[in-house]
Amino acid sequence: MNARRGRPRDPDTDARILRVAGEQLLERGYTAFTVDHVAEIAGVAKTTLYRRWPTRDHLAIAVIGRGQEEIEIADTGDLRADLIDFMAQIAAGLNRTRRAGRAADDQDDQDGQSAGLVAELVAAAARHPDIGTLVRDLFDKRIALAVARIEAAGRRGEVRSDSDPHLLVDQLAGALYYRILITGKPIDRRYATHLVDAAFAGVLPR
Amino acid sequence: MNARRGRPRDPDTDARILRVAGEQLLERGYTAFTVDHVAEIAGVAKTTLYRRWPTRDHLAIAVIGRGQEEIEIADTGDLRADLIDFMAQIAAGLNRTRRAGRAADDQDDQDGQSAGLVAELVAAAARHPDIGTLVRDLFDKRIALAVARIEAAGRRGEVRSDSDPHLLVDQLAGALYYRILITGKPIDRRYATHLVDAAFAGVLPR
Amino acid sequence: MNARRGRPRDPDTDARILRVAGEQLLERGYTAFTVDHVAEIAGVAKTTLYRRWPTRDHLAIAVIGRGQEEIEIADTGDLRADLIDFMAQIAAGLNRTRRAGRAADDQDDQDGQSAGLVAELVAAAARHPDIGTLVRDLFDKRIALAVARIEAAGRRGEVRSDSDPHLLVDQLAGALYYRILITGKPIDRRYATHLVDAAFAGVLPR
Amino acid sequence: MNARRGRPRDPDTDARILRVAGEQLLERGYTAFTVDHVAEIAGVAKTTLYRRWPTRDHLAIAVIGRGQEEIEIADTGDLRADLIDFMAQIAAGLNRTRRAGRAADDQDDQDGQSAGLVAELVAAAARHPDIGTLVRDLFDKRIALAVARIEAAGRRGEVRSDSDPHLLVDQLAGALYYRILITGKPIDRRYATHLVDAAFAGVLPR
DNA sequence: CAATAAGCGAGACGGTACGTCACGTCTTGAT
DNA sequence: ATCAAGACGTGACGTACCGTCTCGCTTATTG
Repeated sequence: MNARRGRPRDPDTDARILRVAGEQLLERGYTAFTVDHVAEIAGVAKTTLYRRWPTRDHLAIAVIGRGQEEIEIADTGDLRADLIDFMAQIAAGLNRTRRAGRAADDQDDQDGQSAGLVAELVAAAARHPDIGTLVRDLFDKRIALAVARIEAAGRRGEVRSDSDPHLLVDQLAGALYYRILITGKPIDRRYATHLVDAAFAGVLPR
Repeated sequence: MNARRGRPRDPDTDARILRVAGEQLLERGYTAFTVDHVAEIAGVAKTTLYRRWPTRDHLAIAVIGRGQEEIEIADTGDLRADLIDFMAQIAAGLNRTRRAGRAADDQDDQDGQSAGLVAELVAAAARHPDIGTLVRDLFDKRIALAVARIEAAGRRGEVRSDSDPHLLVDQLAGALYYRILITGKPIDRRYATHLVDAAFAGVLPR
Repeated sequence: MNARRGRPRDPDTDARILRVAGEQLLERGYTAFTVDHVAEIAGVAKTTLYRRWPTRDHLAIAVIGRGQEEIEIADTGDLRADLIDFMAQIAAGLNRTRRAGRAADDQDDQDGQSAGLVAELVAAAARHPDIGTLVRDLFDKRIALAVARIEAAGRRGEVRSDSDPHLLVDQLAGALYYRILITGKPIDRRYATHLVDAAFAGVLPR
Repeated sequence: MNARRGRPRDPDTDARILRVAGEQLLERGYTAFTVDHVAEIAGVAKTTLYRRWPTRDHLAIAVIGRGQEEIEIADTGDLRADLIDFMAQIAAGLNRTRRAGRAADDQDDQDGQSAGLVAELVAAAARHPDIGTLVRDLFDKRIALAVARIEAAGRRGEVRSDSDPHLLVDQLAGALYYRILITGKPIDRRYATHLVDAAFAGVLPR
């Protein structure tokens, strides 16, 4: 009696929608990212789309969520290097969204441009409680990874025992988001390095 | 020759609109923040409003921009204390917007809620280049304040000479914004204190 | 293959909109004839309305066009009588619109009042080429009717063979429109009779 | 005590406004004929304009009224010729307005184009009672001219004694207005000639 | 000659409607 | 039950033009 009845969903459809949505989102930005438009390009009815995601925001999050899961943190034994690498990965992800919705000409000049797409997604998270939880879970996982790595280093005596790993992550990741969202300053591996070094001065054992 | 010509703008009108807009923005949130509605409550024609701010986004930014200018940083000679105070001020401002558009019941439960309003404003800044510049200028000023304070402390030997004040501010302010925008964790004076202390471990002279 | 797809338009909706629009047009006149208002009274979204008629003008024309199609010309064998009847029908239609948008008090005093509604519709036709063609087609059909009737009479020897039916219609219908649009003088069956008789007789002494 | 006080109106201003208004009206048509626009081009404040004409419609009528007064009817002893000339004058005036607001390309193809400007003015007359009277007076004068000419001819036995001069004018002028307003067919001297001849002859077999 | 009154340019203002856009829901027929 | 197509309700957006108003300044007439 638990058998699925009726026509089954086309498994390709999900993928096609997500692909098109991703393109639109990154190429045109959030404002031009329209349900009607996505549906049309994907060759899909709006109903089909809404059957899967209850809201434009949900679709957008689904798209972005996909591309963000693959971040990892290594344990090479060198915490500093591993953190820099971690930061660089995040920065790369953010920089990818930075281009969203901007004409090809502006692309080079990243300075002084905040990443609207990230902000829109955060706003979306605030609009829908379920998206909020979802996004936060995603970030919690990512943070937990880094925290675990730092704690491991702590046990090995690489960092001071009284330092708070969570605080450290806030400082590091925070600086990246602050730059990309608020000040619009560029973030790259060089910046990540400076950042980690500066923070390390505080966490290294004396 | 520089004579003002034509009927001057009613200065009350500006104030009234901004006041009403501010109320709406904080009480109802960004989605319910409607130009028509603001105009009606303010007893003003929509055109009058659009004559001053070309867009809903512009108006919103103008409203928020006003309330953010008054942040200052003292120089009591105790950099740590001054920075904590500075951070606490920013946190207070952010917390105020955190409540925006939420029912009275939810107000207590701040944990796990990102500040949608801030995100919307950042998004707005990204949508309109002119707003972007405006907002960034505002933040540059604020950052310059803190940086100047830190540099002064540096000249007095309070902090290590090789530390980068900008980086420090990124770390501190970044953490606040990261929490309020991304992780939704609470920010208060206690957190600000921890933050400054943790960062200080890195900047204090050995 | 020629299958109708998508949700079909609600046929009631068209009718309801046209009915309401007609009422508004005749009761309030063209200036007070508002798309928003019509939509509201008809219990229909403005978009629904604009999906059918791209413009207020188009809607107005559609309304009026409807009520004008039913004019006919009989062939009783008596051309004079048939033409008078035809003219009277047109006059009646015009007189109906003459009342449009006027307070109940003024209704009696038709003398010295031109029919603003007709003028507005003609103006609308001039504003939009497509409406122009539409209206002209409508009139061409009506004129063709009368011309055919006259030609039939000509073949029977009722009228001179060298007379131009089109010219005759211009003279007859023209006089009606001239009165209602320009001079504001009343038009009724009596006037129609005089008109036809005068046209029939000519002015030259025999 | 009846002396005018205060600064006298600049007599040039009236002329300049009317000139500019005329240009706009004929070149751009009624829709593009905007008070703000006229004022700006004429280098005049809107108040100055509204001090002279209470309404856009009034200004438009003032402009057109000017160019229409000069029509006359001669008495060469040949009624037919005089009437044709009269009609041709009216037709010329109407044809001038026909071009109003149309791109240069369309100008040649007059067939199938109704004169929106005339319709707009008639509509304006219907909107404002005072304009209505004004316009009707203007037309009454013109009609009286023709009627008087016809009656003179009647006294000389040129036309039948039982013919109604007013009816004749309705027929003649009416046909012109009918063509230009409703059917959009061209009107020229040739048509005027046919018209007069037909009206003279009547349609009945002799 | 000063007071008074009106003209004038500039532009703010209230008002009202316009036409557009996107969202998310619903209805139909076909698969 | 899914899907494509597309109508529909809703609600806000930003724009346009109207006619009125309020400034500060200029130009006449009058006491």
